[in-house]
Amino acid sequence: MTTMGRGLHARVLESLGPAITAGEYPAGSVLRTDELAQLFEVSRSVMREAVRVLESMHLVASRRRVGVTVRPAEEWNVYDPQVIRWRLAGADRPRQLRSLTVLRSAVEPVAAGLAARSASAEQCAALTECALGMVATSRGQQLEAYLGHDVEFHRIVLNASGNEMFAHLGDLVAEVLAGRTHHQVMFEDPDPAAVSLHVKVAEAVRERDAQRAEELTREIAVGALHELDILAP
Amino acid sequence: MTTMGRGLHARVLESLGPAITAGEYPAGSVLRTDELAQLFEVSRSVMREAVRVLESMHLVASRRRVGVTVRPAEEWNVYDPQVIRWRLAGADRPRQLRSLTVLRSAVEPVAAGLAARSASAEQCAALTECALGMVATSRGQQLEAYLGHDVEFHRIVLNASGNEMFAHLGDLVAEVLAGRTHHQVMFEDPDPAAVSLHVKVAEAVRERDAQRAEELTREIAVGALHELDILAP
DNA sequence: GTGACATATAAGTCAGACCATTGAGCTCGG
DNA sequence: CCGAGCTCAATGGTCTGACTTATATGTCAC
Repeated sequence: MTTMGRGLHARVLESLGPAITAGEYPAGSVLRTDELAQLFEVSRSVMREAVRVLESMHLVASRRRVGVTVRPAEEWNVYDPQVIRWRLAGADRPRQLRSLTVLRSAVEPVAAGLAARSASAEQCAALTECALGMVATSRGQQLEAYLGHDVEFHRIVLNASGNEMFAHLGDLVAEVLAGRTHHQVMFEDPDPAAVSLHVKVAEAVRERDAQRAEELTREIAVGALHELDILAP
Repeated sequence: MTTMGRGLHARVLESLGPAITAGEYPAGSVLRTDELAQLFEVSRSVMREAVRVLESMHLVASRRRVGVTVRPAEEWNVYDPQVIRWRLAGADRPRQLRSLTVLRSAVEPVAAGLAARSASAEQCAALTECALGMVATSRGQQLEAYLGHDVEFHRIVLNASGNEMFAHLGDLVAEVLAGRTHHQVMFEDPDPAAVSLHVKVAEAVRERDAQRAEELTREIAVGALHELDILAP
């Protein structure tokens, strides 16, 4: 895990980042570098480095004679993996999961279509293997194993799309799926229909049927939206 | 334009960032903080802050006894606005524009569908106004004015979707559209069909026809993909 | 009230010292 | 000859204190 023993500034960030994204310091709040340094018991240099990172995430803005002001949430770099992790760990986790799921529902079908065109033989094989793994673990309280295959499945699709921007959403999807398994109501085994859809997507990609891969993935996405009570587009 | 007189560390970043994203320092290259500080004629503290920011973008990794090593491009935070700007300014701008356009083609139709459900009256009005502005400036070498309306149109759609992740892609879309107008072959007036589609999208959103708004926007996206010779999904 | 000026404040910058980690090379016993 | 373990040097990490710069705010003359 990210124990973050690596560097004082990282430890400060692991405290300050979540505090800000959680709204503990409301937008417009003014922090002073010196006070923060004392609060976290680190030198000014270390605190400055931490503030610089927060600034690069657009979480705060540093101005002379004023201090370090917290920026409104609309300006945050919400695609920064670290920011996403902090927000998922915070209070508005449900809200965040909804946003990310909607994003998934838009991106993954298109990614699957592209994957059907440009996936390598290895990727096709890996995809099929994952789908089979999902089938094998879809019954009998093997939620963790199932989750592993599920995450890997979607990661392969995104990578196989050949689009860099899509590929980078792999971690994001992993977080969403993990969140659903761990925090959502998922005491029972996964929906058999969803499992079946994954198998069919793997088939479609293997057979280079872009149209079908896209539509099947869209069905998976619709299912995910419904799980969160989001109206399907 | 971006004079970036705000802080020495920012000026260093404006040199180092583009250099790294342009591949001037290949993946695995080892830089040393002290050398960089001398090279840029700044103190070690300033250089450290710059390196911290690059590290938070996953452009480099800093390790003791080794130095600051450049990470492979696959690990960069490609959604960071600053990284996107640096890459768009660099040599692989065409490649970057393709990636971003594919992302647009996935996201914007879904965003339009959501906008049709949840756009406010003001947003509907602004959207219609933008569409009319596009019509008015679609003939007679008014490319810049047309671009302005186009950018605003798509920004409103993304904002009106009510999804935070979509809304944050506004700047990205603006960059893509600007890139198309300025760097692409676009000597002639915009495609009348595209203009018409925008007007229809505004109509569909105003009439709360999510299905139609999504499909029309998908047509716009297909057009954008064709302009870059990308196979439509 | 309005503009010019003074002042206080907090970030920005720098230089130098010392600490901590760790990769690489060396020693030595097997 | 080889590997385990040690030494050592190189590099980032941290701290301190002094100085600089920008600027919000208050003050005063008009």
